[in-house]
Amino acid sequence: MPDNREARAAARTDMIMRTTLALAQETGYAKLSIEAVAARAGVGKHTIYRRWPSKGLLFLDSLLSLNEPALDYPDTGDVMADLRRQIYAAVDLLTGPQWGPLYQALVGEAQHDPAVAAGLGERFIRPQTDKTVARLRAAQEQGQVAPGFDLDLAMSILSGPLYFRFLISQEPLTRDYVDRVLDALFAGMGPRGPADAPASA
Amino acid sequence: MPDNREARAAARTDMIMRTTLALAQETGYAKLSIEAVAARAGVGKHTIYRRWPSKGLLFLDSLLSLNEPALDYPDTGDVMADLRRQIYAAVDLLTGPQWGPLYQALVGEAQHDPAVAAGLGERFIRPQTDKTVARLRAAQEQGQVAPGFDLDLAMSILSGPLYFRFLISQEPLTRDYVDRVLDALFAGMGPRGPADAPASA
Amino acid sequence: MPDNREARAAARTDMIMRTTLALAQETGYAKLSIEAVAARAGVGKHTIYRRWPSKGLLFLDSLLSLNEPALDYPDTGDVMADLRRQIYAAVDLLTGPQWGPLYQALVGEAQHDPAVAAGLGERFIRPQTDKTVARLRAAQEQGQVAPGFDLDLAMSILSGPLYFRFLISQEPLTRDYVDRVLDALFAGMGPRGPADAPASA
Amino acid sequence: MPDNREARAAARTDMIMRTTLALAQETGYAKLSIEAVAARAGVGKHTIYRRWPSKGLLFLDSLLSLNEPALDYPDTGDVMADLRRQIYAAVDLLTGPQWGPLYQALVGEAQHDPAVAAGLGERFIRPQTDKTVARLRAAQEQGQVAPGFDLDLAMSILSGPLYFRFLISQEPLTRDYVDRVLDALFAGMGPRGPADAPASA
DNA sequence: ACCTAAGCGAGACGGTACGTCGGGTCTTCTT
DNA sequence: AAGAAGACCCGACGTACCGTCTCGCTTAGGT
Repeated sequence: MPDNREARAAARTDMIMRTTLALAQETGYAKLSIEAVAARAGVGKHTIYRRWPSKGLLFLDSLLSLNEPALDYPDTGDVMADLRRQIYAAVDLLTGPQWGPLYQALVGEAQHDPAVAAGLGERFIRPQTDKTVARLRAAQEQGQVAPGFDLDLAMSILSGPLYFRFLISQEPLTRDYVDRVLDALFAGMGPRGPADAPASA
Repeated sequence: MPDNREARAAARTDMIMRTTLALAQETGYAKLSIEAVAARAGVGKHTIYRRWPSKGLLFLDSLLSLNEPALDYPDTGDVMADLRRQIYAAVDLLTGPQWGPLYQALVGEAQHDPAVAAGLGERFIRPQTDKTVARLRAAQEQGQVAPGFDLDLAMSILSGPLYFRFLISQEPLTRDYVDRVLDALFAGMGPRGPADAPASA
Repeated sequence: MPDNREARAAARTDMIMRTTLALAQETGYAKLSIEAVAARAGVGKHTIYRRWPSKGLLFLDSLLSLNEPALDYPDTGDVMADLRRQIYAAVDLLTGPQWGPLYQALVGEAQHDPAVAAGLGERFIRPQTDKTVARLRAAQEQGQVAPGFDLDLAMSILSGPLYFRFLISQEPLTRDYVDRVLDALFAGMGPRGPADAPASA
Repeated sequence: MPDNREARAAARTDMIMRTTLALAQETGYAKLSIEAVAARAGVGKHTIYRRWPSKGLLFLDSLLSLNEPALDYPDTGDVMADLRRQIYAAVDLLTGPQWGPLYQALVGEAQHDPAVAAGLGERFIRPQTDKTVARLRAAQEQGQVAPGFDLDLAMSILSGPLYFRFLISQEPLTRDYVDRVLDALFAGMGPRGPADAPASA
């Protein structure tokens, strides 16, 4: 069996990532140290450094290795419903005690470390936005979205407020909030907007 | 002169904060150390620890001590114009090489340290949002915003996409982008939106 | 009352010295700090530094301020008896839990700090040796000590072994040991010595 | 070569001890700091703390690593001569500018730190006294020392006065002084002592 | 069936910074 | 005028991790 060795290496890699997550959950990302991961995982420090160049990237990998949600988009024909369902899922994730704080820490680390920012963008943000944009495009082709509307912009307007709550104002992310963002985005804030403009909270 | 002492203390405090910013600009926040600040400022470490409990809060204070922008809202009667002008100013700030990276680091640190998050919220985010909401309220009373529209939500939808670009997608913040967000927010994305919906980039 | 002030100063001085001894007894001389003395005594650090230039000298003063023993020599006509009684007293002192460890620390400090060594010599060691030599001289004049015997040397030979036990070999100081030193000193170790040479322990 | 590592470790240990002695000689033991030793030796502080738990024990090891004297006892058949020769050597050592002050500091430190006291006793004092007692025992068996004379006591009476001069009265240690102590010890101070009692200085 | 090469645990190592302690000096206000 | 209070610069403490580096052990393929 030629890949016996590789299998062991993969098992070790996995063990390290799981330990990283466990420690991050216990003590918080800020106090996480490679030293501690190595000790807890029963692994030499070198073995970690051989795989990851920095704590940030180790953490990125560890967190993404869960690839929890497989936030895949349904296409039922109703954009609003599909988006809502999709964003609900995302919000549930960020709200949960497992992912939430860790993902917040990851985004925080990305602000300090360009490598983390790049990895996060390519491996998590970009795929998500791509999928969303694709779903929007389908909707646009079906006339559910104004023709010519910049879909990247739409994406930003959908995600931005959520991240704003998550990272900046630290208010709780609720499904109700999602609904209101969606409604507002489709209806617009202007005075000529339809009568079903979202009501004040 | 009784406040000779206090004057000296204030001068030292100031010196420390200025040194902090200088070092942060030179080496980046991540590599900033209290040790280095003390050495450069010609000050004992204790003198820093007496004033700030952590590097994060020292940095927060230092950055806010610039109170650079005094991002004050004009009220010319035209909401769109006023908001646009205001957000241009904010974007110029975040885009500039002085504030930009430091503010990014500060927001990053806030993700790791609740104390920084709280300080940042109370002393910077909250005042800004309050002013924006106030301006929106005036507009609403003048009929420029749909009656009953949740203004906090409006605020989120305005700021969110900017922060999303700034922190997450790391794309450049441009005035054009601001225009498009504003337009979209007022017009809505739905198919019944007015003909002047923003065109794709 | 002109010396009201001086009385207060003296009281403060006393308070400081008593606090010094108390702290030294609680934590040991090594961990004693002027900071702690000032705090406990309710006194400014300056007030201590105004009186003593160093921790060692403060401690020296504090310890000698007890001038516990007033180790005064009796003269009953019997040198051996007088010396024995006198040395018993000294041994009791060094053995006691009050003085013993503190005096040991003081002698230790004298090895590091010449000022302490000088003060200790002039104010404690010298007076003691002078008194002992005086008593020996009287004995010599009465024919109880060999004529021409160097009395300073005799003094050294009496004290030396005690200090050796106290400082170097750290064996317990007992009255029995004193007796044996005295006997040996008077009788000599040589083979022509009298039959009552001290027996092995 | 398997002990490459151990050899390097030993070399480092040696380097640290030599640096310690050099610094102690330059600045005195009191001002010696582990920080300075590490810096001068080009070594991390941890590397020192890994080897020694305290400055005192580092210094003890460093000083004993010289094991300068190899104060070995000759046995020419003449006790007095052998002792004299031996003690001369010890006195020369303590008098010398190399060992003298450092050894004094070591004994001083032993008064503050029981661990140093224990180490000093076991590794330096005890071996010396053992050798002296052994030599005295041989003399006693040959009739040069009064039968039954407590040899440990004899040892104390020989060493005590020297240490007394060295540590307490701080008078110079001379060979003449050694001679007088030896004579006195053998002859005794009593009035029946032989005519050759040591004359006053 | 040996042998070489790689991966690994363990952990020593030179560094940097941490947050704390105390030394000795200074200034201000209080008594 | 002396003192309580305590800020201040400084130097050192002992600790924690960093990222690099041997070292000896295991485990396979390759010969």
